[in-house]
Amino acid sequence: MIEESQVIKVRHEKLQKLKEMGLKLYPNDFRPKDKAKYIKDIYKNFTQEELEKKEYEFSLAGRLMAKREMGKLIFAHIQDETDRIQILVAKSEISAEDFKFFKKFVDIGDIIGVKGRLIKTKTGEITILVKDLKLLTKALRPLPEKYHGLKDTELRYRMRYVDLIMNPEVRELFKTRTRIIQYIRDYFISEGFLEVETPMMHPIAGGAAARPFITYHNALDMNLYLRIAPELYLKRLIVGGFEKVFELNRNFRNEGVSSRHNPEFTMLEFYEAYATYEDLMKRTEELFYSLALEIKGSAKITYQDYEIDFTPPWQRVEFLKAITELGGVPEEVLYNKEKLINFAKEKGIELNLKDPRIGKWWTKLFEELVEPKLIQPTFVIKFPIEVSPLARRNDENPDFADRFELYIAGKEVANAFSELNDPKDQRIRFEEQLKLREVDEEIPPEIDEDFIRALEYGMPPCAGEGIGIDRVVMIFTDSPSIREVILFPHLRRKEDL
RNA sequence: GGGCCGGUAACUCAGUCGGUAGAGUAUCGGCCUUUUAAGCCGAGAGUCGCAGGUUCGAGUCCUGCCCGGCCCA
Repeated sequence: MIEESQVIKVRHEKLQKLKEMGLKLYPNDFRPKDKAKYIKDIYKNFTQEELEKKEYEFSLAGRLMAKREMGKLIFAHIQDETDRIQILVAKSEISAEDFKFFKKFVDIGDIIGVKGRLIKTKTGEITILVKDLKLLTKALRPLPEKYHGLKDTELRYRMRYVDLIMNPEVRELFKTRTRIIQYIRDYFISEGFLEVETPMMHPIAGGAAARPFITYHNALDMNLYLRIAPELYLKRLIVGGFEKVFELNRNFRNEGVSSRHNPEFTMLEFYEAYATYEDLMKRTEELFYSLALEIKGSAKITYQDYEIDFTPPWQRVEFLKAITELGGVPEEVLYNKEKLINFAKEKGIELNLKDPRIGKWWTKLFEELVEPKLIQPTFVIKFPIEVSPLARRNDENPDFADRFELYIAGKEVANAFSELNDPKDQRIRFEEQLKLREVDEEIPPEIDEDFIRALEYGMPPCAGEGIGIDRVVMIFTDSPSIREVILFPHLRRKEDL
């Protein structure tokens, strides 16, 4: 559909005119040899005289971002992946036809290729003096305003391509995201972990407490669930004899969207045989510390209003102590259900009273009262066993799990535990859980019998951890919202954009 | 789910007490050989998120809905 907008109509008319003139409209035979950033880096200190001696013909392709006509001179800026560089189209330097073509038919937003030598302008800007130019792709829609760019958050997310064209800091952020992910991947590979891919579609959505997305497989005539966690498959691999594995990919949870949640998010899970959650704390400290040095050049980074220091060792606090000492919940309240209910009510915290697990109530209080206070990297340890169905019991106190969660800047970033490898205990835990399905719809509706069978073949003692990659990227790019670190965050559909 | 804020030209935004819908950018025509948010002269461009209501008259007031943002749960 051709849009009503006058500006867009003009572009379509130009394209039609070019077609009638016999121009090949979308050529793909221009091979740029140079990049804007490298040209500027290398030649910025050259004088005009030095540049004149250089006979090399530069060639560069990119998007026209600005155009300033000055009679027989037209200054413009081209943006490629690396940077923007000024070009000068001068009537004295190219054919009259090409000059007129550039003036009349090449618009801001078009992709062009140029060839020419370098000059330095009066103001000292490195500039390509164009000898040869070619329209590579005509843009049929105008770019946003050149000074303010694209600011509307909704439009930025819905049309990320325009956001990326207009806002270099957004391009930089997503490059940083990729560097973070590559660094983490390299770290695990160099530590001897095997990167694996396990199913995204599960017959039973297990490994976490969350509502899954449901999909349907026609040929098998069965429902499948988009995975909420790869955990149970990765442990099968530990059973199978791989001793160090990791998977770095998407999970899907059917929950609302917010500045902290996107229904699909990137998760790292890794499992290590013959290791404990204590070992994983050390590994996590090492990973984040070196990541901070790699990405930010310092162990200390700024996130919003906080300075966060990744220098190990990090503080450790027991789950219940955190609730009493940091959350301000009196100890006598903690173990008395009636007092607990009243306390929560006073604080305006809603407990699921149908759920008999006091550990669930504690978790709620923890989320409300403690989480926001955990700014510096903090390991919360000793979680109640009833909210840790896949974790190993502590040898001294079997009501608690050998588990930690990592909090940074008030956000849960990682969750790890020594893995439960006793198949009988695992079955009991699943069965206990299943009884509570009526009061907690996030509990998987079915026991994963194949997983238990796998454990019955014997899983070596091991520990595993999940790290929320989007949250890590938020922290390292100082982003207040998860949508800023996801290229195409989910929004409600809108037809009339 | 609740509260607050926003949605006006392709983009960024004004729009007073309810009285003919504005600016800059972009576009179109013209001038200009060192501009860089270029400048100057001129022109065109609107489902004021959607649907109702109040009113002689609604971008503006009221109600409902849609989309987004922030905060809370």
